[in-house]
Amino acid sequence: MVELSPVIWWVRRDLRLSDNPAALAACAGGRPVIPVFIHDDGVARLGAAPKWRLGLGLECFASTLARIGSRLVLRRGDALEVLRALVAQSGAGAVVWTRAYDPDSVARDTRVKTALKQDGIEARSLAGHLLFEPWTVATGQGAFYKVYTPFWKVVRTREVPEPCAAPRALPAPATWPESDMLDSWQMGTAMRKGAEIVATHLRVGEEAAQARLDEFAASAIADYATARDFPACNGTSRLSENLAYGEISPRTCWHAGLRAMHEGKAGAETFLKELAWREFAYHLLWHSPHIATSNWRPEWDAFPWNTDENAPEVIAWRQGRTGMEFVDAAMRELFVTGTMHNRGRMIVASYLTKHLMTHWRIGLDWFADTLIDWDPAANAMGWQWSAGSGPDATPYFRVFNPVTQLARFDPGRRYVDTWIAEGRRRPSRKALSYFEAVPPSWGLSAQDAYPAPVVTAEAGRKRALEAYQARKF
DNA sequence: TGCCAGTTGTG
DNA sequence: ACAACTGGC
Repeated sequence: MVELSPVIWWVRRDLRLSDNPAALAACAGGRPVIPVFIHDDGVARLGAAPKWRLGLGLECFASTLARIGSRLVLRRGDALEVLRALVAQSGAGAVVWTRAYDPDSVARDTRVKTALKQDGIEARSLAGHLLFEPWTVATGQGAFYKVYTPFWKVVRTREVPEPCAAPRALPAPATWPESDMLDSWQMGTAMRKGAEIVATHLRVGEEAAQARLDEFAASAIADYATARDFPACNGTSRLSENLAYGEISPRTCWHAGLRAMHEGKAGAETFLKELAWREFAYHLLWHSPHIATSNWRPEWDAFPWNTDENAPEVIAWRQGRTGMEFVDAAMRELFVTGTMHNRGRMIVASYLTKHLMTHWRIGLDWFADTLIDWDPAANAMGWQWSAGSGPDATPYFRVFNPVTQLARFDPGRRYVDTWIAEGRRRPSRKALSYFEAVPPSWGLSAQDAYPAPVVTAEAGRKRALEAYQARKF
């Protein structure tokens, strides 16, 4: 009997077996499959929270693979070098992976594919991270969409393929290649003390993600359209964490949303619209990769942004000590849980880029360091949307007032009371946990007085609008 | 997925 | 006195 040459499944942000075309392709011919995750520069550059969360996802996915008789091989180094070494060692004839769309990954993957093909190895990338490949959605003129609403109109009626089944088993190779120990990668070191606290808020892995989707589609989705705006309500799906690492596929979420819509659940269409926002973010990132690094509208280069990331008011913003309760509550929620309610994301972004006139890149960097659901496309689009420098962005003069937003979206003050300890007779557990999570070097104590506003709602608005009127474009 | 000041209409 | 509307940022 001839030993079939193995297939390498290069696992990246697709830590799932269900609806994973790359996994299916890997085992389609009945050949042995070697799943490998590579710790390369891209992983090394991840922020503290996403790197730590990725480590937990890998640990979970390795045990999922073990349950079906497979393994997750861990290797460190340049992706191409690692894959070439694995090919030589295992005699593999093919490498498959799920496509990524951020510019760094695209450059790496293109280089890898070209080189492997030159080596005579079959190299295939497959769709799986998105509903539609970004180059398949185009306007009548053949251009890419720069405005969300027409994008949504075209996407809502498109056929999304049904999710594909998980492979029952991945045939194991005769001998397994060596693997690093996950612990040796120290994915959590940058998280320091906050990690234990953040961990209580997570749901890691494919099974947890599916359970979360089922639970959401069974109940909360009905009120999603209104409840999602109130940070004190558990009105959101909280699936971003799982979507970010591919623990669930967007197609699985889409079809759950469609089914809920056909069952007459009112909020289901809004949920589909949010999935389309994720899709739109990737559409923009693919067609204009510079959205992640520089103003999408170059005229904003002339705006007098504060670019000092260590300015006192910027430090106050990061530490949740601006003196604006809604902003501080949201920034503390971020630091303690690794996530932030969407309403909070809009408010803290508006406050940073408008009241504090600080460059959105500083906010983008902090989110990239602290969000466990960090996503290159959503983060870039979200910040440029908030700052007013992006395509289809909110105009710069549209300034959120953090005080009136609080009255409107947290009228019972449950959210701010959950996250702010100072001045409360009986601070909540979560509010106190913030002081345990922050580095001692910040020198914060729950006994401190709540800070006075670094910039008030009125003064910040006035200053931002004056700068906007005086702009040179 | 805004805010605010100014105006108009109602009692 | 105040809701409802409007235009400009």
